[in-house]
Amino acid sequence: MVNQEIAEIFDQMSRALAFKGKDRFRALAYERAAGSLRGLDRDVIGLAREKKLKEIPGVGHDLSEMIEEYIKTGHIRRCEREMRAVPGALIEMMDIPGLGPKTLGLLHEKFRIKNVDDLRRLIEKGSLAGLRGFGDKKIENLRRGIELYQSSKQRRRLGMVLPLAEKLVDEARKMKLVERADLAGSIRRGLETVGDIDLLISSRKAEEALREFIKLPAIKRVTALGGTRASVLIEGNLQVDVRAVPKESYGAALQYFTGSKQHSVHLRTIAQKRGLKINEYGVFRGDKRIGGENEEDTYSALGIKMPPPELREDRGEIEAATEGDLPKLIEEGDLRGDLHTHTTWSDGRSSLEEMVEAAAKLGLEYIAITDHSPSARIANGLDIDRLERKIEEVESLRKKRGRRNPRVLMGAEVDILSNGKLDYPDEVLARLDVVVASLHGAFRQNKDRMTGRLLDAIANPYVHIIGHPTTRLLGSREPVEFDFERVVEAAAEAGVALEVNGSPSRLDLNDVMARAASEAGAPLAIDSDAHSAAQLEQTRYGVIQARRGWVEARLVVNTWSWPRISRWLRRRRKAT
DNA sequence: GCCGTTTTCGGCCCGACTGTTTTCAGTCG
Repeated sequence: MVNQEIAEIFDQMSRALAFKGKDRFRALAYERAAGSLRGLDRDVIGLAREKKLKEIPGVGHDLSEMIEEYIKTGHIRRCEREMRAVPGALIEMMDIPGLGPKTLGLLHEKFRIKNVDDLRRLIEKGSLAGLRGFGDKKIENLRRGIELYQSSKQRRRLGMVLPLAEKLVDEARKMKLVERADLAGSIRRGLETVGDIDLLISSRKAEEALREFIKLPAIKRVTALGGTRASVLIEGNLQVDVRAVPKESYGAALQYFTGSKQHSVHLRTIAQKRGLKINEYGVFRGDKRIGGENEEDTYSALGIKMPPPELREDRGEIEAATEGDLPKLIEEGDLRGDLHTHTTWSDGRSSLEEMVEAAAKLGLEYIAITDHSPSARIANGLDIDRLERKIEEVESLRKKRGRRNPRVLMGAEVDILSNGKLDYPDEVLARLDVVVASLHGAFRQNKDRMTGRLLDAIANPYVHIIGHPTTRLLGSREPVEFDFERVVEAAAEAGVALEVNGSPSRLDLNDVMARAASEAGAPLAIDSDAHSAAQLEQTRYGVIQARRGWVEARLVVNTWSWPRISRWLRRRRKAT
């Protein structure tokens, strides 16, 4: 998406400016604009056409011209000129912990280093020793920083980190010196990937509590320890930052450390305008604390309602909270069923019966079993003969279970073939309760063909859901290119649901797209895409992403009661 | 570079920790 490409350029530009060290506020301006672009739920191309680019927060005269230039030419000459002066690898090196623009600038100037290897050689040869400002510890920290950077460059998926983080919170809550403990930071906001775990505790003896915390068995190494803060590494070199604050500041600290940075900056400017000051210790009028023990009163002291953590990206939630206009976000408990699951019939690891039993334990009212269609050969897709036999098994299971929940729906995840046709003929689709249509191959067709395939699938009256619409895999496959606005429009028109796939490596649609879809009135389905019984709980991550996308339950089809969703499942078939 | 019921110029969020300093700069979140 063009938005992301431009955001990337602005980010690089910001870091290049920080490296040059001339005007940090200019660097900040680029950073802010990049953040706005990332969270935008509309394509900048459309905004440019309507001359509305300046409505994007942080985008003014110059940056709007740059965006226009990029749309026209694919380049931004001013940025390219500025960035040419800074080797690209240097900009990346700012990700090394402990290495910021100043140190990097100094090393570049003195030793002409161009990349990580240069820096490592410098350290190994001992060339840094004796340099002003470079003591033994700083050099050792740089060496470790490089190590850490290379072993954990990639951000981890939320689905991998969240369970570990929740275990740590539990451990912390068990500690005698700890009164309260909560996750903060990006993990609390539910970002699809996170770089570290932020943990907040309250204690009357902060320093002691931290000293006790760092002794937990999960902690492998301590990288920093002070009176209010500790940084440690747990398994997989995952960094955990723990802060300890007194009880009366807990809410303010939770707000502060949850962020996002942009959200907090916005809050502080509001505080300033009202003659208040907000920091991690509370909200203050002069020296008097007027809020901060709980998160709600921290916000209400500023005169606004508390937005759920998932919304705190400065994407309009502060304005909405000020006007008392926050959405009522979907919650995990709103889900009544799962419409996309696999079994041993195709590439799942649990049997049909095991899946249904697990769904019963989770309290689901209905579950669709949607194994792959024949083109998905590696996934052991079902040809029509095997599909027939599976239908029989589903029917006998239904008889056996009687009226116990969940209702078992016969379904399939059907490939959308390269020509836009579906992988089963219509008369076969007609026998299925639930049809999820998904792209599984031929991802590199041009944008028009891709759009066409999705529109064809939506037009098919037997299709209920478009599965993982962009097919992206976090950290390994880019989303396919298609005209998202047209697809959303068609889905809204036809009443076909777009999936928010809960698999931690997919999360597809993502937050921003889910928001655009729901604003356009397209139905959504939050599914697990489970390939084993345990994975049925993956819908949790789908819900988190949907919440980040401002999604309310009413648009999510699998929050609907059985009578309602069964009408929806059959509605386009009555005519045929 | 952005932005404005205190401002179209002059601000731009705030504090902790570390390491190397003898009073503070750099980094981080």
